[in-house]
Amino acid sequence: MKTMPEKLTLMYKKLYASFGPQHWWPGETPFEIAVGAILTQNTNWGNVEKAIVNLKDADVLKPAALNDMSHERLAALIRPAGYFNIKAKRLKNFIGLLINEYHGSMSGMKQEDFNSVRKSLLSVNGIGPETADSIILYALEKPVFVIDAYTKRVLSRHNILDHDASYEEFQSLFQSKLKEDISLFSEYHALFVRLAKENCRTKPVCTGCPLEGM
DNA sequence: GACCAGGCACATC
DNA sequence: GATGTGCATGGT
Repeated sequence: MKTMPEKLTLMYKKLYASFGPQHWWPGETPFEIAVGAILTQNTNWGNVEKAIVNLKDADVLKPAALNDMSHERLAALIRPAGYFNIKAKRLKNFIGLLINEYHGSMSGMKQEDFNSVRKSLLSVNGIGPETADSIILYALEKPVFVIDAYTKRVLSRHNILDHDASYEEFQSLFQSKLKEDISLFSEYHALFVRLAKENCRTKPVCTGCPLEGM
């Protein structure tokens, strides 16, 4: 019988052996990563990319430009990402925090300690635990394990945790059983997403799954 | 045409 | 605290 750290490490090794490094997050700057994290809420990444291209083409993928923009124009630009009205508000809320508390720069946010950044991100309407942790891990490069629907599905199917367990329960499982390591946390989460896109979408048990037999 | 996609807030019980 | 619902586009 394997211990939990062994199990989680083996799972990571199997995914990494099958898919290789994912080099996440797909974004060029910390600010772009944060914008992408908000836009991808319950949304296919391909649609998010279209929205980000629109922002880049309009030369407005920067805090001040988005802050000055009307709701209507921003919503129109991010339209392909879906939920465009609510996401336009969420982007504005995030940028409000960035400007008011961190001098409008992601590097200002990065200098803050982990606990206070997470707390202030979570205080923003429209930023929940997954979005906050994605920003903290991939844009601010601080070690936190990101939990998403895929992570919950894989772990519950492998009877490691109940699907209805809380975000914090899933997160503390990884964070207590694995070495605190930014590249490990980054790759592991990305590999769960890759696995889901690859073959574990609807079937309870996937044939040819890298995790088969675990 | 149905179903899904890297959530979150809010109403109601 | 648990459960249900609105938000919306684009690909399969």
